[in-house]
Amino acid sequence: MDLYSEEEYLKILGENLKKFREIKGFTQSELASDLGIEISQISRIERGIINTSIYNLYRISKILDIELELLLNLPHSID
Amino acid sequence: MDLYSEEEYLKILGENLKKFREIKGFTQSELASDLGIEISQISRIERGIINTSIYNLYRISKILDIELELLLNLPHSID
DNA sequence: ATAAATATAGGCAAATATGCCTACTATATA
DNA sequence: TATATAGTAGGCATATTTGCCTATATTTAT
Repeated sequence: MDLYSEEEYLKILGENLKKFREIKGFTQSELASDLGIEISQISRIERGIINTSIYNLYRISKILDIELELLLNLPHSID
Repeated sequence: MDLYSEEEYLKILGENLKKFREIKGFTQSELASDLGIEISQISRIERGIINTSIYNLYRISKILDIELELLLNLPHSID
């Protein structure tokens, strides 16, 4: 079994979030406001700086109206 | 759109983890040791006490050799 | 019933995430 | 140019998670 490093994983997650947020037409500010969290946190998640909690990601998926799996999907398997 | 509260969501997540951990034949201690985290954290996650990070859950899914979605699956939709 | 293994509970310090704030950069548009 | 919008960056205080530890409860097996 092989794993992405935390750094790699958070980078990919952030890129996914940015992609779907833009597809759904949200600014970071709008998403943060709907979630009731800080815009700086959205920025940090998208840049892969922080390892945010599962409940934040669950709520993000609900706000963006996408499956949570889409945020967690990795570009390719490394197993 | 309706959301599970943090309390409800973490409860369900913890129950899912406990179920699949036992199906896969891991004790909390073994899982913690494979992950390199504390057994007390596994206990807290399973009891829904803490809102753990996405990278922890990603690694748990890899150790248990299950899809991450299985841990995040909710028993029914409330949308 | 007893012993062993497993899980729960909680205190405490350290690490990390978050909220709040200001400043800076980049981009688009008038 | 300059004005507005969006995103990045980072400092600092607070909140939460995590690691380490000890103790207790629960389950399983003998």
